[in-house]
Amino acid sequence: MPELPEVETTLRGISAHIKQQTIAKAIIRQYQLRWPIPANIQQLLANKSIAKLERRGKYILLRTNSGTIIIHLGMSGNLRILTKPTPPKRHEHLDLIFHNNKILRFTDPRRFGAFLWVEGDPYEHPLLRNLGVEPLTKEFSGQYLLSQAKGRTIAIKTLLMNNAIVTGVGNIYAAEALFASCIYPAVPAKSLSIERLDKLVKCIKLILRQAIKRGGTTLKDFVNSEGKPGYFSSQLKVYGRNGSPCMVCGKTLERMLLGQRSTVYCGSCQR
DNA sequence: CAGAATACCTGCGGGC
DNA sequence: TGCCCGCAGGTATTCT
Repeated sequence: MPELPEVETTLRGISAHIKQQTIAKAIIRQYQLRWPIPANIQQLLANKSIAKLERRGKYILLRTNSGTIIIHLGMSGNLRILTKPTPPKRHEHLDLIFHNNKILRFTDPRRFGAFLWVEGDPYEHPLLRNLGVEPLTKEFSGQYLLSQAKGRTIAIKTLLMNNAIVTGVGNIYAAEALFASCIYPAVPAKSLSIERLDKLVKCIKLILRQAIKRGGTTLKDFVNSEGKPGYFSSQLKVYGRNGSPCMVCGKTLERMLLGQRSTVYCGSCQR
């Protein structure tokens, strides 16, 4: 999916168009996403005003004064702003039409995404309650990772992709950060020293920030709020490059499966 | 409890 | 051209 940089790009893109704006109408063409969109969502959302937009991990929160829309882009989702009515194409499941005539359109071919409504504190929602730290905060440190890795034999890459530990790091950025920090992706989490975890954390933060700067990574589906792709793809050093030469040492990059996820790495640079 | 496997859904590229 | 297989940015749920 959209990982953290793509979600952040989306949030920044839609924010100016719908902040403080009031929903005139919600049109739902497909209710069956990861979880069903609430059947009465039209009534729930009519005349609600978006007070604040937030990101938590890979979730986007649209806060109104009486409840919050929780959006997840799943594996293939995107949110775009349309400035005039446009006939929906296949997989364009939902429109929020605002009084300023802007339209927020949710598209998601694989339907792994979510569009939910919650009253009360959204951070207490079951999907958000147990999320780990935000990777771009100082809470996310080598020391923190060390404490989470203690006693765990799980591969470091799988640990990084566990959203209960740190949110927003998915398959692309986990692979890239492990390459940048010269860590073998399958190494048991508990075996890494604080020095190596410090390095890993620095690399994760750097890569996520660079990816946000470039508007995220587009492999296939991801487009920003204007329908344009992200430009971080050209910076990828291992993801999707199995069989190609390592950009550092020239050795052929290899692939393995970790937690059922494809993982590309350099057997020479990453130990 | 940790860790592994499974499930959800559609689309695409490769092999035959 | 068409069918079948494997694979794809996520993650909750079920199993061992």
